[in-house]
This record gives sequence, structure tokens and C-alpha cells, in this order.
Amino acid sequence: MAVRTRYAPSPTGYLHVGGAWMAFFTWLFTRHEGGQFVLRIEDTDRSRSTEAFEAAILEDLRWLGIGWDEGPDIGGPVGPYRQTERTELYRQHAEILTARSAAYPCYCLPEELEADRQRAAAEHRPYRYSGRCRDLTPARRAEMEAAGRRATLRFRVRSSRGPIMVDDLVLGRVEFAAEDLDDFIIQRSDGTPLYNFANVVDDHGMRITHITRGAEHLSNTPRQFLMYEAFGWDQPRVAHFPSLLGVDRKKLSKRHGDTAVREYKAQGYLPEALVNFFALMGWYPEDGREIFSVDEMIARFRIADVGKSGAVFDVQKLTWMNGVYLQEALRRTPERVVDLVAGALRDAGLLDGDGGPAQRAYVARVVAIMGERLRLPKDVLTYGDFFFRDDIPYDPAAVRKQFRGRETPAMLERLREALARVEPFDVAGIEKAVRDTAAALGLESKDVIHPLRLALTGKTVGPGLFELIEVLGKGRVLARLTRAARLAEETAASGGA
RNA sequence: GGCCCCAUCGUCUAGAGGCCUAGGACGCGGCCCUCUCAAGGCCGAAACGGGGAUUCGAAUUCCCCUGGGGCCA
Repeated sequence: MAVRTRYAPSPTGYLHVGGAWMAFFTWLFTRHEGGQFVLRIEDTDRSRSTEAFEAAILEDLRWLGIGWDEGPDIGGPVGPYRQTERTELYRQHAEILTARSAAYPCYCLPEELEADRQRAAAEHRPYRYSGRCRDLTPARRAEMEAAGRRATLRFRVRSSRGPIMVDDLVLGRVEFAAEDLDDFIIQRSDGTPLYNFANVVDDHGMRITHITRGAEHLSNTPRQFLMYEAFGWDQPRVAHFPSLLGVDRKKLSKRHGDTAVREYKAQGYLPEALVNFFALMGWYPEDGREIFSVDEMIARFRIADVGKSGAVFDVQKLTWMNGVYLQEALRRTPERVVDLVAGALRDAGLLDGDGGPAQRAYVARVVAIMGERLRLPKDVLTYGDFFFRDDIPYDPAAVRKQFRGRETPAMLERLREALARVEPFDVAGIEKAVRDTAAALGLESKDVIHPLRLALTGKTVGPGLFELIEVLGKGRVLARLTRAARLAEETAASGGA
């Protein structure tokens, strides 16, 4: 039988990295098995669900490379794929359970239940539903209705039955005692279904063979199995993945900073890096390799190898991995890196809109000489902002160190003259001019290179000096040297302070 | 409160009784390379939560405790 799985997000926010991780593992497993992956939208919380969030979730999943075979946008044979369009199904199924007396109307008021709970706590015994409405006679029910009470629907758990076994693909066998389950509510008094119930109706209706979800749903599983039993349906296999944690080891949430996939996208993280990083949380391939393609992941992924303990989302490692993939992109599709870097520059206000092919070509030249330093597109700002602004800020500590000598202004002037004569203005000619000037002054190359770098870039880090001079162009280089010589003069005069 | 799950370096993890002097990766520190930084190469610090039991032998099996997480309320 073909494997069928689903990912069922609620459109109450953007796609969360925890959700994306879950979706990715489910998708990997499904592709490995050659099965079908269904996308279902759990939008029963109407007050918080929006169409915009739904569209955003679909978009982010696609961006990650996670595609589905059936879903709200493309339809499929077992639709509809939004819970709000399935309310009639839930109502019908609730009726079936009621007719079989597997479920019964419960007229208890919230206040009454709360009182029961308080009493149990006061007497130091575990709270159980009193069973007050379990066996109401039809006459008694009519009385309640007449009194204006609206019933919830409770599922009847026969505590005489044996324990419920859950054979989880990740966690192994877990046993639950029926008497601990208690009669649980499957439909609110307003007629809307509860999560557990709607889930069962949908998963069965969509012929899902393998349910994958977060470990927080493990306790729901025996209740769901009981419902499958009551309907006379075959139970699906289940796999509960561990939770994603924040650095404080609590379940990852908004408090932990960026949790939405699109926030990472906006920062220039590559989808292939994100997905490779996801793979390594909770699962490792046999040979311990860390960088591999999606096709390799699909080939190697085995659900039984998924770990049981929660994993902390470590942005540092993600960023390292992004660097690995950015380098690969640089080799294979450099124009893609150019786009990302241009985006980072625009975000920083260092590039105007779309400056056309000339601007693009310039960014491409910058990327060509410093791309290997990037782990994130925004790293261009720390290594090469001076390519995109003339009012370069000078690193004060570096100025104190490099410009304190009385002979520095003269040295910068000599370099300016030498560079002015370089023609054509290319790396070879530039390097020769700089080294010859150093020799003529009786200095080692590095003694002129460091001040020169500072003069032109304002900083002590960056791409190769001769390369950056070529890209900057003669005009700007000469202008900056003039300005830097003045700064060096002031610095030397003030004793380097 | 009841029930359930989990537990190896700071983090992701390898480890399914002797191969463990507990391995790899990120991060961190040092050295090399070098015009700087990054990258790269080499080296280093860094973990089996605690206690029992089983066994000739336990990170690995069992029990208890502790800690963390979750579900129901």
C-alpha cells in the first residue's frame, strides 16, 4: 500500500522553523517511500486564521523545495483540503458516534466541571469526569434541553477495556491505561469539532497511512486510536518527532528571536542550507557526513533513525552551513549571489533601487573578489561597504595605529603619485607600483600596505588590496588618498591620540 | 495534581556490553599560511545528570532519584 502523509498547519502566522522542520521530515520520509504528501489547512480557529497567512505558508514551503501532491491550491481526490470546508463531515461523523452510543451529549456547565476539579484537588485525588451525563435517559436529556442547556459531545471511554498500545515509529511502544483517559469532549456546545476529533475524521478521510507530528501530540494518540476503533477504521502508523527548542531548552517560540522561515529568507539564508541544517536536527546519516543534497537525504532518510530527544535550533551552525552553500552558489551560479548581495546593500541603504546592468556588473566585480569571505549576504557590509560609499567611516583604533607616524602623509602622497601613473589600472600594475614605492622608501611591502588599506577602506579587514584598488578605480583611489593624507597629518600632529 | 516522553562536550550528534584513552561537526583558543580579514591546514580545551542492580566487563541492559519537556485538567 502506498504511503500517504500530511502536513497540517494552522494559518495563524507565518511558517515557523519548527513547522518547516516537521514538514520537511514528513516530506523526506514520503519521498523516500515514493508516497503521496498532502497539505491540509487547519483553519478552524477563524478568529486567528487568515488567507494571507495560508498563502504565505504555501509560498515558504515551496521556497524550501517542499512540494505537495494534494492541497488546498491544487485540489485532489479527497478534498476539500481546508477544515472550514469540511464542517459537514465532522457533523456527520459526530452523529455516527452518537448513534452508536460511542459518544453522548454532556450538559455539564463549565462552572460545574470546575467545581468538580476543585473538589478533586482539595481531596488530593486525580480529577476524573464525574460521569454525570454518561447515562442520561431520553427524558432527562429533554429536560436539560428545555432548560436551555446546550450539550457538548463526549466520547465514551470504556475503562474496562485493556490498555491502548501505541507503536510509534520514533519512540517505540508506549502503553496508556484506559482508565487514565477519561471521557473526553469531541464537539463543543456550539457544534464545532475539537482538534483531536477533526484530525481523526480528516486523516481517515484523506486516507493518511502515516501520521507524523510533534511529540506534544503523543498523549492525544490513544484517544484518537479509540475513535478509529469506534468507527471501525484501521489505525494509521504514527511517528512523533521531538520538539525544536530554543537556547534555553524551552520549546522554540517567538521569544527566541527569529522563528519564521521568511525572516531567514529575508536575511539571505539559502533554502538548501536551511533544509540541510534541518536534516541534521534529530537525524544523522550513517557516515556522519554533514553536507549533502536533498536527493541524498531522500535516499538515506529513515524514520527509525530519528532521535527521541528535543534539539536546540543553533543559528551559529546554520550560519556556518549557509556559508558553505553560499560558496557553492558562488561557483555554480554567481549571479544568484550577486542578487543576494545587492539585496543586502539595498537594505543597508548603500545601493539605489535597481541601478541597471552597470550597477549589477559592479556588484558582480565586488562579489568576485570578496565572495569567498561571505557566510551571509550582509557580510558584504563588514568587508566591503567602502565600495558603495565615499564617506567611509574610519576605524578609530586602526587610525591611531597606522596614521600616527609623521612620515605617513608623505608616504600616502608618494603612493598617490605612483598609482596616478599606473596605466592600464590593473592588478599587476597596481601591485608593482605599490611594492616599488615601498622599496624606494626603504620599507617592507606590508608597512605601506596596511596604511594604504586603511586609507582606502577605513578598515583593517577586507579583500586583497590590489584587487580592491582595481575595482575601486583610479579616480576614487586618488581622491581617497588625498583625504586620508590629511587625516594622517592631523593624527600625527595630535600625537596619535 | 494524574498520565506520558526525553537525558553523551556550550550546541547538533556518533555510540545498540568489550573496537571508548568516548568519535565527528558548529562555536571557542593556539599555531601555520598570508598585505589584513575570511577561507584552508595542524593542534588544543570541552560531555556519558546522580545512585543502586545485572555482568568478568556498562555511555550502552534493568530499577530508583533528579532534571527538562508535553498532554489532560
